[in-house]
Amino acid sequence: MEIKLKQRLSAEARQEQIIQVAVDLAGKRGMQGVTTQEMADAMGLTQGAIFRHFPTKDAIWIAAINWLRESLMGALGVAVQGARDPLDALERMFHAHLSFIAQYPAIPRIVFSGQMLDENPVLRALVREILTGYEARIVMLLLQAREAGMIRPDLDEHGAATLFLGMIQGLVVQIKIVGVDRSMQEEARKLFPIYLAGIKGGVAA
Amino acid sequence: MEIKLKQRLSAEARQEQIIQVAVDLAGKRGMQGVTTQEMADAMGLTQGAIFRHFPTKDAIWIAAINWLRESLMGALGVAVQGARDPLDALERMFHAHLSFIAQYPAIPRIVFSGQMLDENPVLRALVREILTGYEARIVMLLLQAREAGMIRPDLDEHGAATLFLGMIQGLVVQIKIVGVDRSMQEEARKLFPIYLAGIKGGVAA
DNA sequence: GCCTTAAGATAGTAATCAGTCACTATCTAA
DNA sequence: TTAGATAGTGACTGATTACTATCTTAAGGC
Repeated sequence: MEIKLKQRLSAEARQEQIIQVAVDLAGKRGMQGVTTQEMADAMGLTQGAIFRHFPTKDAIWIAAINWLRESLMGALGVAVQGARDPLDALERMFHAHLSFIAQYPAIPRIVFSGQMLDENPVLRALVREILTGYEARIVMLLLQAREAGMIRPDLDEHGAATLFLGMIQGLVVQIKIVGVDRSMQEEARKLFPIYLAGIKGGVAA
Repeated sequence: MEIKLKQRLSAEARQEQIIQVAVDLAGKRGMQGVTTQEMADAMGLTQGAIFRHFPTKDAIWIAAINWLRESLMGALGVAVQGARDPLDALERMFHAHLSFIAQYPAIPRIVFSGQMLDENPVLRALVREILTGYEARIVMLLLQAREAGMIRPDLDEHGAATLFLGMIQGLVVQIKIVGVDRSMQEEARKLFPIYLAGIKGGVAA
């Protein structure tokens, strides 16, 4: 976060800055723990000024989640480009997602933020939309891989997609809570082959 | 939660009740969202009375997490008894854990409660202890399975343990957020074979 | 160099929260 | 029956919160 001294910004620029600050702080403390005062402090602004740009705090989170969704989907789209085959695409998505989380830890914190998602149906719908969209993407790649004969034909693709997402979540928990010694990228490289073997099953590598 | 009319409890009994209520409410709203007022209401008590039995709110969470840890470990211990082999034990643990989460949803909510774990080092240490203990248990089973020649010898057991925990987390997210149509148990039965294939690798089933 | 406009400051409000404290009601044991 | 112990009450405090008036001042077009 850079410090701007007495610089008055346009409404549009300030809105974007607020979203960035919200994403940044949510990555450190989770949505629940971030106050508008903290956001204002991070920008060298008074707390009341925030509400000139957003009607409510929840509106900030909605904007922040939308920003994250678009950024993540963009990153995944770029990662998949130039993939040799569906399974290679899957692996690229996996690593791209982990890189994104390393850069924006707000993502897992929002997915697991419990109460807020329970109470605000708009936020809940947004997060669900991201997850279902992501799952559909994985299922599509798995179906392509099946057609290409790269994975076993009896594979439950929805289960395999859940396992894919779980693999990412498991890694996040290992890093965030257990504080594993190996880096996330390093750990990830050990995990993916196990997953691959799982979905390939009897098919020769 | 049952309603007790004007029944005065011993300090010990009331403490246990507070822990139960805390676990119950944390499963519904997450640790962060539960207030001492809500706890008191659930027991037909005034809010101030809580603090005759616990010095601080965090002390309640510490007691609640300890209770959950012992209960979970007990359930896992029972589940593993009578397992035919290490991999069977792993599968029993998997299903027992999911059953436990279905009964006490507080567990995943606490693991992912972000801010509180960041700010309270005692809580954080407790949760980490649970996770590392659990991971050690899985690694042990995997090593036994390797010795028995049931899984591929080059398997990274720590990665496989992370994937095991991620499988559970992925299922929880699917149910809680996406609200998958299939039941968790049903979904679980589709997931585990994929995991098994992943760790068996080239070894014949 | 004004003058309008909109970003921001200042100083609130009402609600909610954990934790305190003096007191009261109830239980138990002699 | 009574006296001591203690679970529970009720009213409170101080801190924090999202959000809102009203005033101030900087920026940009003319």
